[in-house]
Formats: sequence, structure tokens, C-alpha cells
Amino acid sequence: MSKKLATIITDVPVKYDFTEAALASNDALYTQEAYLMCKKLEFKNLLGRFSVDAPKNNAQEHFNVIKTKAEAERIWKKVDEKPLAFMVIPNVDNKQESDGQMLLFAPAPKNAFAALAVAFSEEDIYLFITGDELAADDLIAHLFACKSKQLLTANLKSQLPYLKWINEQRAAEDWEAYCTQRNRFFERTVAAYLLNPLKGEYPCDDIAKDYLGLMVPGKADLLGKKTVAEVLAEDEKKAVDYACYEAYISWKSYPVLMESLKEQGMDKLFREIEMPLVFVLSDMERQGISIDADALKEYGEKLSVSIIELEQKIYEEAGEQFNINSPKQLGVILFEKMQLPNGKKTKTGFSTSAEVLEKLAGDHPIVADILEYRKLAKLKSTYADGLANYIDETGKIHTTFHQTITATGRLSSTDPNLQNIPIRIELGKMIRKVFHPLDGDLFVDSDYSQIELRLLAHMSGDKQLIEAFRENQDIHRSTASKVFHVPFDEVTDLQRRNAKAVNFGIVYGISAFGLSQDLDIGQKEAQGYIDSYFETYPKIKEFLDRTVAEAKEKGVTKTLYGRIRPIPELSSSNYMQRQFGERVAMNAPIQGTAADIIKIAMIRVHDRLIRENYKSRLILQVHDELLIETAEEEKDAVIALLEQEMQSAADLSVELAVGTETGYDWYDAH
DNA sequence: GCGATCACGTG
DNA sequence: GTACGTGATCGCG
Repeated sequence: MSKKLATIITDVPVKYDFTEAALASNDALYTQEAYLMCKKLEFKNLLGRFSVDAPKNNAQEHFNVIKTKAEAERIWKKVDEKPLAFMVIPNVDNKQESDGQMLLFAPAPKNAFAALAVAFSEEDIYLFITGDELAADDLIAHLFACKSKQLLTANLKSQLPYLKWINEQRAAEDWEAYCTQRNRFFERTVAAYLLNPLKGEYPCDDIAKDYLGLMVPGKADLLGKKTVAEVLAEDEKKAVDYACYEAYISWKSYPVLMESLKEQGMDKLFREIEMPLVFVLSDMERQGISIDADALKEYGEKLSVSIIELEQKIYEEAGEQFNINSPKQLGVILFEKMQLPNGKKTKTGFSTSAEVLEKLAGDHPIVADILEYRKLAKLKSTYADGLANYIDETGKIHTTFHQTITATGRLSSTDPNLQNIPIRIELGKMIRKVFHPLDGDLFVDSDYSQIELRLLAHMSGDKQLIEAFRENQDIHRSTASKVFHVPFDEVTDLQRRNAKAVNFGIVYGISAFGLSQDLDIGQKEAQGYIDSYFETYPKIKEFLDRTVAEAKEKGVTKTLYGRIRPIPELSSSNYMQRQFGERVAMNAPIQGTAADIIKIAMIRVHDRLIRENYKSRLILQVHDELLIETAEEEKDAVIALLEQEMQSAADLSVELAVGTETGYDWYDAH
């Protein structure tokens, strides 16, 4: 029966005439209609096969290229108070080689750019191209001086270096003017991120499709893999289309995005937190952090010595040479050749994760050596060598902070990622010694203590947890004491460790499976801990249940500041997916609210440092930590300022405790 | 050259 | 169990 069911019948009589099925021509298949369909369904691969262009929409007829002063003046005069969209088109990077030859023309002045796209009505869509007649400076001056109340754009942070005015008028005496200008900007990408933080990218064509029902060519359609500036020099029409569409869609989507933000109660979050933060992050990126390149090199060389030693030792123990960095080869050596026990945990072979190897450490000395090798190799490749690639001519590293990546509202950091510099293991932590302030300055580093558990206390209203925080107790010890019913002072180390794991679990969205993995215990035992925890803190259970129920009902979770996190997994037909959705629903409001709060603190700290004429500057954010570079004479004032703004960023039923350290490098300051 | 996979760094 | 980014390897085209 089963076999019959599963057997494919290959001789069903089907009438089919292949000649009739043949296409008259390729054009019959690649029609405009089919193009639209593929575009809508995001069949990006198929799209490349179309020779027909995207259907013309009216906007394109109004794209105008402006190169003369007279025309430009006439256009700027037309601008009224209604919103105006813009996009700066940077120059080709002069430092890069083109066709193997260095470009011969002199480097363009700093802040200069190739073109400026502007849109302020269905018909007024322009690309100003800089040259003999139009100077970049003049265009920016016009932009800031124009009557329009809102300046609409995308990827504002990357454009800010070109918007000279906003960077030069940041002194205390210009504070009001600076704020006035800052408040004019509306960022289409950030708005779209708040409305759906799951997408990861918010390109022009997606915004047009999602919010305007408009099909416009995507960046790759017009530019391929080249930059706008490169295309502008080769195929002006395509670059014009790209830039003008960007400006046009920013202009056109503004009312829709604004309305959606209001509808979902996120307009305040957008206006008061996310938009000002763009400027703060820009300043932090530009500031950068100084690196002792020599010390970094030395650190890498020391690692190299140890790595080579370990390598030799491992080869001897294995009896042959192989690539230790290859999990595949390593698996064969350990579990086939050396027959190490229960080579379990597989997917595409043996697992050689630290978790697995740690359990095998007693069986053969090679295991410990491999674990040690891995640690050193990671430090060397990712941190010692990795960071060295990012040091600029002035000895600094400038990371990029991303504001529209995470599902929860946190920031992320890339090129390089400065939010995952080692700290847990001493040898790794040493790398922080190469991060240092400028000569004579020092770091002030403050972090929120237990912010997520404090938020859990506040949001659930659980009296026990609130009380524990109010009394400033060791929170894990307090939890252990209550859950295991032992006096506070008699909590054992093991009890505290278990309680700590449960606390983490609660914040991450607990499951018996996860906790059992973390504590290396059985799932039943883990479930027992969870049950006792919820008996001790009934309000927390109520809160988490309520959060999940609400998420199931509405499809989203919300932070205290109204940030949403859609959870489509909750309506999945797959049990594991739904369970995942429930954990996410428990975690997102807590992690997200913490992200909201530190963003508020960042803006206030940044603004006060400027307004009150400090030389100190915000340098880094690491989720619950802020790093400031400060002058010695400002130290005490800046510590007070930083702590005050971080603590008062939110008014909760528990205090937002902040711990501060100072030092002449990041190792000492944290 | 690109993407998937594994492993591992942070909060 | 949450949230990320990067490096090395390996198989694919």
C-alpha cells in the first residue's frame, strides 16, 4: 500500500503537442506584463532575462538634468514650504584605481560631490550636476536656505559629510539653528524600518512597491554593480534615472510613511529618537577611535608564536598534518582516525564545536590544544589582523553603525564590528589595550547594570523583583535565595549560578531545552527550575503570558516607546517555529525597550556635550554601554553628565543603575 | 567570485 | 533559548 502510494506513475496517457507549445518568439514570453509580475513577486533572477524595460511611469518624463546657474536659480526660486526631497551623488572615489590606472585629475575638494537630485512636486524632479557653473557648496547652501519645511531623503547618515552646514554649525552658539535644521530632515529608510524592522534592507523600489504600489527600476537594474558616480560618467541617462527616482520616491512616499507611523503610534519614536540619532551616530563615526597600531601588531605576533607552537603539537598528537581550521578535516581526524568517543552531534558531518570538544577534553590532550588553538586563531584573524586593516592615516578606526538592521531596535556595527571586541577571556580582553584616547585624554565608560532584568521588573510590576532592585541586592543571589528557599547569605555558588542562568533564560524567552543546554542538565530538571521561578515571581509569568497572548492576537510586540516587532512565526503551521515565535515575543519588548532607552541617553549626552561646550565626544555604543573620549579637566563633569543622562533616560519603578569606569585605554576603562 | 556552513566574538 | 558580524573552508558555477 505505502509503496503503491509513493510510486510515481510514469505511463499516464497525456496528450501534449510540443510544437503547439513552442513560443512564436521570445517577445511573446518576455512581455511587460510578465515583467511586472516577476518584479512584484521579486523573481530577481528572471528579471535579468527581460529585454523590455520597466513600464514607463509618468515621473520619468519629468526628470531634468540641470547644469547651468541660470536654470538652477530659476528652480530654487520655485521651492515653497512644502516638503522637498534630495539625494547627494558622491564623486568617484579618487583614491581608487580605474582600469588599472590611477585617475589623473586632481582630488576633488572635501565635501564636494558629483550631483544633487531634488524633487518637490510630480513635475519638479531635477538632477543638478556640479561643474564649472554649479558648485557643490552653493547647492548645499540652497538646500539649507530653501523655504521647504521638510527635507526628505534616504540614507541620511551617509550623506551628512556632504551637508557641510550641519557639520560646521554645531557649536553651542549655533545650537538653536542646528536643532532647527536637524528637525527638518525625514529619513525614508528609517521610517520604513520602524514600520517593518524585519526586512533588513529598504531600497527605493521596495518602498515604491510597498507604500505607493508603484513599480520602479531597482538600483541594480539601473546601475548594475557600479556606483552612481561611475555610471554618471559612462551612461548619464541611467544615473539620472537612478538619482531622480531616489529623490522622487522619497518625496512621494513621505505622506504615506508619516501617516503609517502615526497610525501605529510610532511618530514620536521616529521624530524624537530615531531621527536625532542619525546625527549622533554620524558624529560618532566621524570621531572614530584611536588605535595603537604598533601594539596591535605586537599582539598579533605574540599570538602567531603560540599558534605555530600549538599547530606543531596538534600535528604530533594527530600523527599527521591537516588543516585545523577545517571542521571537516578536524572531524575526520578526531572521530575517525583517533576514534574519540561519541562523535555525536552531526549535520553535514561531525560537530567540532567548543561545546562538544569541551566534553572530550579528558579523553585526549589534543582536544584541549585544539580548543586553545581555536581561541588564538580567532583572536589573530578577526581581531589582530582584522582590525589592522581598518586603521586610517590618522591612526583611527571608524566603524559604521547601522540603524535599520536589527529586529529589536538595537544598533549593529560593521567594518569593523566594534561591538564584539573580546572581554570575557583575559587574553582576548588584552586587545582592548590598543584602543586608546588621544594624547592627554582619557576614556569614560558607563554601562547600564542589569537593564533588561530591571525592565522586566518594571514592565511586569513584580513586587519581589522590584524590591530586590530597590534594595540594591545581588540580583542573582536574591533570585537563588527565593527560588531555592534558602536564606540570602546561605546561597551556594551553584545555586547562584543556576539562578543566573534562569534569569538570562527569562530575558531571552525561556525554554526547558535551552536552559538544560546552558546548565548541562536534563530537560526535566530545567523545567523544574523554571516552574519554581514562576512560582516565586507570579507577576513575571503573568506578564510573559500576556505579552505572548497579545503578540498572537496582534501579530506584533511593542516596547515601552511604541517600537513594534512583528512576529510572523506565531502563526506558522510548524510547532518549532511557533515556539520560536513565543520566545521572541518574550524577548523583543525587553531588549527593544533597553535599545530605546540607551538611544535616548545617547542623544541627550551628545547634545549636552556640544551645547555645554565640552571637548569630550561620544565614541562608541555597545548595547548597554557608552564610551566617551574626554579631556582630563572635563573628567569629573563628564562622568556626572553621562551618569545623569543615562540614569534619567527613562523613569521606571526601579532605578536605572549605571556603573562607570575611566582609563587611558579601553581595557582599563571597562 | 559567490553562497552555504561552521565556528565564535559581543550584549 | 534572544540579537548581531566576521573569518575560514569548501563546493558550486
